[in-house]
Amino acid sequence: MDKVFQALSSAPRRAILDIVRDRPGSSVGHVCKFFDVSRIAVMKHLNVLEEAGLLISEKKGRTRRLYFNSAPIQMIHERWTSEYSALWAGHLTEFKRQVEAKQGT
Amino acid sequence: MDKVFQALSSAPRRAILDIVRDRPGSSVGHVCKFFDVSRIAVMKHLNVLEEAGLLISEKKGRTRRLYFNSAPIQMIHERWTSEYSALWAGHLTEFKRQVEAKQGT
DNA sequence: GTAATAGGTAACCTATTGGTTACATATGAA
DNA sequence: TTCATATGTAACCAATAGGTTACCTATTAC
Repeated sequence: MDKVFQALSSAPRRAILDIVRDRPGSSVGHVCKFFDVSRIAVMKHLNVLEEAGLLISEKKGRTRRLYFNSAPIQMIHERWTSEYSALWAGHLTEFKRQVEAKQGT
Repeated sequence: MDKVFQALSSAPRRAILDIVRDRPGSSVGHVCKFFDVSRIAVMKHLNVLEEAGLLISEKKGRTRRLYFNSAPIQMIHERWTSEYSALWAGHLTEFKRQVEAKQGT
């Protein structure tokens, strides 16, 4: 979960997600066209996104095809709307119970 | 938005949000009781959360009272369910249009 | 086979993050 | 007033992030 938030905390990386979602199977070079930084910098972003599970890549010949994977976002979204909408409503969370158990409050 | 994601990308910080939500008006010292790191380290986390707008603090006497602010999370949640659920559905995003305009595609 | 192309790896640099200790400030209590 | 308490600030340090250039590898095209 940390990795997903971390990956999403960068605007260029969120932009990459949009690019790839818009054109599934995008190559590294295609993504690079949208940024002014070096290809290596873009590749590092791609790796961060892939490590977070937000991108999936498939090597086809000499090109790498990129695909957006919504699973981690959906997972967070669900956790979001369960855990945090509970927060908004002021309900107890599992964490709170753990904390209370630890503290003996 | 970057700051909110960045703030949420750390498990201890997410835990702090739960602690403060659970006990609105928590002091810095109270939050510290749940962690093994130094008070200063905790305060740095608190500052990150406050800069992201996820915490609001009010100085009362010599103690700082902390409050959870759900607004940034709600904002992201909305953007989430609009922008990213659109992504899941395969719709165009504003970013895509910008990108196409820039590229002339 | 040779050259151009697409991508990957290594080494390096700077800024940021996340932690520390030491010290300073302000307020509540005795 | 004096002391303990709660928080804040400064200076420092190691690890990570995000960028660079230079070079390597693999595949397609001629």
